[in-house]
Amino acid sequence: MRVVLYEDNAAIRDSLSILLDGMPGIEVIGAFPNPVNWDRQLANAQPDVIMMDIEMPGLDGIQAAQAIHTKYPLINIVMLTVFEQEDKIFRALCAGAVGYILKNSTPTRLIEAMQDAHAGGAPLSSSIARKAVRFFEQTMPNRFAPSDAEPLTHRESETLKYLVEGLSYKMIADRMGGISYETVRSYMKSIYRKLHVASMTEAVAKALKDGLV
Amino acid sequence: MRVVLYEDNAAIRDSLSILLDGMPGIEVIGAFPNPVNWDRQLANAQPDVIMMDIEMPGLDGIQAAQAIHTKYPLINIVMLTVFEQEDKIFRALCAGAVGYILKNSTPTRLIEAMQDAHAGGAPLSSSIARKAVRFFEQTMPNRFAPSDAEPLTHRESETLKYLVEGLSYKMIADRMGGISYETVRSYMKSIYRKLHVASMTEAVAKALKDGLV
DNA sequence: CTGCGTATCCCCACATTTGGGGATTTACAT
DNA sequence: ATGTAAATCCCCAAATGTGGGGATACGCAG
Repeated sequence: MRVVLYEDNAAIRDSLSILLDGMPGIEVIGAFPNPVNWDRQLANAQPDVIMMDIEMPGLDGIQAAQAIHTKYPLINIVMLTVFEQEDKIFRALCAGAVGYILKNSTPTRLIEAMQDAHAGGAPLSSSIARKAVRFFEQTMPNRFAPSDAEPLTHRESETLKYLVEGLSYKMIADRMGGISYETVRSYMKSIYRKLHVASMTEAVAKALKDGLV
Repeated sequence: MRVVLYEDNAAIRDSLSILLDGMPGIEVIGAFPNPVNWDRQLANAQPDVIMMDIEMPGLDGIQAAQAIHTKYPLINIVMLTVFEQEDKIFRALCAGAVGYILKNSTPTRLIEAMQDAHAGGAPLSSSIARKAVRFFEQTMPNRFAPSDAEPLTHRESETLKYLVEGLSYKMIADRMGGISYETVRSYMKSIYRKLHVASMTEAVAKALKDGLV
C-alpha cells in the first residue's frame, strides 16, 4: 500500500510518516506540508491512499481533495482533522473523500483506517457514520421508498432526464433524435399524469427528490 | 440496553435472543417473527434498539422500519440481512435505519453492532459504508462545495424555495404576502442572473443539486 | 448627502407551456 | 385476431414565463 501524506505540522507529519512506514505492507512515498503542487507530486507517485489534513494554512484540504479526486478517482483520500465538524464532513465526502479520521485517534486506529480505505471501506468514526446515515433520511425520505407510482416508459424517462437538465420541449425534441415537438408534449402529458404533477418545475423537483434520474 | 428482535426464522430468532440476552447490559424484551403488530408490541416496551430482518414473508422489514422510525424516532433500528444489496441498503437508510448488518457476521460483531447503534453510532460494514460515502459524491458533487456564486437576498431565496415547491409566479406572489406578480418576476430575473440559468427548471435543478434549499 | 443595494411595482412583445381534444403504426401477448 | 401499450404526430385556445425596458421608496455606509 503506497501512501502520500499532506499535513502542515512538521512534527505530526514526521510522526505519521514514521508510524506508517514502519508497518509491513505500507510504504510512505511522499509527505508534504501542503497540496499546492499535488499535480506534480502525484504525477509520478501512484499512491493507493492519501491522508489529507483539512486545516492547512492558506489552502483548503477539501478543495485539494476535490481536485485530486477528479483527476485520480481511484486514489482513496482520507481526511485528517482535529475537530468533528458536520459541515466539513459532508463537504469532504461530497468532494470524494472516502474517510474522515480525527487526529487524536490511536496509532492503531489510524493504520486500520488507511488499510480500510485501501481495502474499499470507508473509515469513519461511529458518530460521523451516524451523521452520514441520518443525512439519507433527512435529504431523501422518498428516495428508494417503495413507490406506488406508475413506471415511466423509456422515452418518458429520457424526456424527464432532459427536462432536469433544463432543456425546453423544443430542445428535448432535437436531443431525442429530431422527433416532433408534439411527441415531446405527449410524453410530458404522460409524465404529469404518472407523477401527479402539473408543471415542469414540479416534475423536475419530484424527479430529483425521488431519485428518478 | 433494551432490545426487540424481528426475525421470521425461529431458529435464528432464538439463537439471537439467547446470544444477546446472555450479554451483561443487554436485555431482550421482545422477539417476534414479523412486525405486523409493531405498534402494539412497542407501545409498552421501550426498546433502545430494534434488530429487524429485511426478508420476512409477507412483510417488508424496510417499510416496518419506516413506520416505526416515524412514530419512535429515538429507537435505533438495525437491519439484518443475508445479502448486501445496494438498493436495499439505501432504502433502509432512507427509511431511518441506522445500521445494516449481515446475518453471517460473527456473534461478537453482532453484539458490537447493537452496542454501537445504542451508543449513537452507525454499524455498517466497510463496503456498505463506502457505498454510502460514494453516494454523497455522486448525488451532490456541488453541495457544500465552496461556491463563488453571488448570494441570493432573503426575498430571492424565499422565491426560489417556493419555486422548488412547484408554485407558479402568481402563486408565489400570493404566498409572499400578496406582493405583485411583477415583483416576483424581478426576483426571478435576479435569481437567473445570479445562478446563471434561464428557466424555472434550470433554477429548480440547480437549487436542489447545490443544496440551495 | 450621495451612492448602492434591496424591495417593490409597471409595460410591451414574444416565446413557451398547458389542457383539451384527436390520429397512426408497430409490437407483443391473449 | 384482437386488444393493449408504446411511440409517433397533429390542432386549438388559453395560461404562463421570458427579456427588454423602466419606476419609486427605504436604509445604510462612506
